[in-house]
Amino acid sequence: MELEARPTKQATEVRQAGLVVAALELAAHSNPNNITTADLARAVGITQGAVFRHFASKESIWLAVLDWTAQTMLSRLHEAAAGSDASPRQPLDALQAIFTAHVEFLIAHPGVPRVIFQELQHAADTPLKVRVRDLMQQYRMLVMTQLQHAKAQGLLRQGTDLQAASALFLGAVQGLVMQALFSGQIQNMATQAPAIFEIYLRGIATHEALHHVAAKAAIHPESTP
Amino acid sequence: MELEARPTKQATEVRQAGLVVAALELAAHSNPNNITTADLARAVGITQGAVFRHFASKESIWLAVLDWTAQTMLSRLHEAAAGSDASPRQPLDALQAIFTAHVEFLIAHPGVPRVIFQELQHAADTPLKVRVRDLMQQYRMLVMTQLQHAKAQGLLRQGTDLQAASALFLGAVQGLVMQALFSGQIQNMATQAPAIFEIYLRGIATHEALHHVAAKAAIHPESTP
DNA sequence: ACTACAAGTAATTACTCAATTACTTCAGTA
DNA sequence: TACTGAAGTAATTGAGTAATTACTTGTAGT
Repeated sequence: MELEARPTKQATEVRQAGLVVAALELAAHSNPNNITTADLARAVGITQGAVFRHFASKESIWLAVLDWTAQTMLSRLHEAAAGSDASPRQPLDALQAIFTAHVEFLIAHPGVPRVIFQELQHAADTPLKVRVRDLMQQYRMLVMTQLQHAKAQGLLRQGTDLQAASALFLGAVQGLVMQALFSGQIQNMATQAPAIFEIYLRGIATHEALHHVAAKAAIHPESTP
Repeated sequence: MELEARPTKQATEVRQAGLVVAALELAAHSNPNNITTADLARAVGITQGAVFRHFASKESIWLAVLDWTAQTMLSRLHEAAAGSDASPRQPLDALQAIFTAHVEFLIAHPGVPRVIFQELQHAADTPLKVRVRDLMQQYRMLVMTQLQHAKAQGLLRQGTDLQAASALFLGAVQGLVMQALFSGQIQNMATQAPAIFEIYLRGIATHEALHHVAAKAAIHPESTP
């Protein structure tokens, strides 16, 4: 009869996962650069030295965080882009779904942009920065694919620069994140997102295509269990 | 006949200015967080301890950097928005001029976005973060003013959300900066900027107004003396 | 030329933090 | 039940770094 009084010892896999979660949670309300191994240890209930039973170095913890982020975020965005099997999305709707899913993900995991900004700061190609670049590269490709489909279907204005369009898509999210970082109110992103995406869409779509976009980009926050 | 063999001693004002410049230059190709007082000292040719003859603390150096940035950047953007006395700019042209001037400023001072990102990371309202927020607030107001003029003159589509429009304006620049941080090629911003601004403009302006926008947003890098 | 003082130096202080070490404890298995 | 190895602890190490101190040097002004 072991009434769950948080067992003192845990398997490495469990601790690794716990430390990754702790890192993201701490990053949600403090500068990732200032998060120490002692902070992480305290968050999961072990001593500082014990952290190194589960990760070879502090850097490898952040690598694990970025791997988790890339995997989780990209899979959600791909899902969003695809829609259901019954009703696959048209390209412009897919872009809207990606945008919405991205914002929802960031609201659910506010530490993510901080960690990513942190790594982008480095000039040298650290392993961490390489991961971030890979993540962004895949994100860009996802957006670019939808833009190409949209172009092929004549949904975009003649002469729309797809490179610029994908850069501005990313910038639209960035603009929201910046606002959130100022105000400290991450939820604000949800209310502003639809209007921003609407302007973006008007910037690339034909007059015609705009009428066929299914819905406004409403944000539905994930229920946090 | 003192052939200018860099004098050993300098007035505080000179050293302060030198340290500010050095900080921005070092920030251009390394994480501001990792810049030490010893680095700054070496850059201006004094010892680490001497730095504290001119600044009370390390933080006050970054405060001076942000003050310089706010002053320099905002004055250039206001100039850009106003145009010449002979030919004051129409609102949409002013927005384009602000956008272009901003990109040119960032190309000339690549350390600036790194420093700003650094401060935004902090959750607490440090004096440094307050400065950054003030800077962004003034920037936003400048853009918002132009948007309001544009709206008053009927240059914007009915129902355009001005809050969203200013957020996306900022995001458009952010998108460019992000790209630059990945690639390490700051100059790339110059080539991509016009296409991105064009999409933005299509997103907010009436069909009519688009025809009257004076010119494409070409970037002219400052000559570095 | 003398002096006062601002600017500079070299060394030290006080502190933080990642990583290591030597030792201990617990859980599963034979 | 004894054994083994993984997980945990507490203390220590060593590197890094902002700030201070005691002392020296250059320069502007009488």
